[in-house]
Amino acid sequence: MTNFILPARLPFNYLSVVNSHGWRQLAPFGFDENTSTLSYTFRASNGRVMQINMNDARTGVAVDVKGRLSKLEVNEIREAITWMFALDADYSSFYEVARREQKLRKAIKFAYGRVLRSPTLFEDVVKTLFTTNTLWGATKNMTKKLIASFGDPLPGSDLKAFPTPESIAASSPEVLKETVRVGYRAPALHELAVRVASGELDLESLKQSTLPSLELRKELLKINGIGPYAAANLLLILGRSDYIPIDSWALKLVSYEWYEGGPVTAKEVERAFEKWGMYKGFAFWFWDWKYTGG
DNA sequence: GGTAGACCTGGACGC
DNA sequence: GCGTCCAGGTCTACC
Repeated sequence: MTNFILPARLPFNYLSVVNSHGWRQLAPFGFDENTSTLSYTFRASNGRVMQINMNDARTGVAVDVKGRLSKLEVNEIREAITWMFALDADYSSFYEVARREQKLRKAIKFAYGRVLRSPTLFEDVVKTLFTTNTLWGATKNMTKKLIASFGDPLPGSDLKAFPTPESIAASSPEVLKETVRVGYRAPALHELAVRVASGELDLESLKQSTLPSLELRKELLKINGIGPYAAANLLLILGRSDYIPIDSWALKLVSYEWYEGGPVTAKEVERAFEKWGMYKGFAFWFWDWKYTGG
């Protein structure tokens, strides 16, 4: 067993990150409600697949991995978890702004701002593609089937790692449609995998991009299947808060917050959060909404 | 720049 | 068990 603690820039709240959105429900993540352990089936660059267990260490993340790891593997795991939990991110300027608004008090109290990420942006783009024009149950199914069909197995278990771009690229849109049930998304998924695998599209470099959000958004919108909602979602994952991921749920939230459940368009959502400027995405995401579903 | 319609899957519902 | 309807963003064609 290899275990260590990765410290976070404070303030940090482990569960706020884990629960920041639905990602923890998507394979190869797993979450144990009783112990609050977040697990992830990780594939190192040398092809070794291992199960990482993460838990709350108050000021950081406690990490457990079964078996002896090489120095290279430990470094890759450290790097992956630092990215997944945005451990070195600084949200103090957002909190300064949030102090003015009662509906954002919880953001300060629970150190909101970090959004749980997958180790690679490729995985997050694929998962975001799977959230478009479908229900959450189908998103979970598509992710599960993609992993079952193309992921490398964790020895001695039924678990598999998220597939590499190469393994998906080696397939075909027809197979993706039939076996992963991604429907009309199949050509977009396959094209993305081919572009990343061939090196034509360096998605991972966008993690460290210093491009203005507007330019970064343009890059994301060039990906087939990624429209305004998906791009805004990915920008938030990348720590950019300038755009709001406006889907049908967002319209519902804003409708019940300010329009008594009446019809609302994307323009009203934009207008409601306009004053938050570069923090409008965070303000929307971490708003203390009246409507909670049902 | 705005809008209508097609694209698929899977769940709900009625029979 | 089968058929129908509906929800859910993106893309393309058209105005």
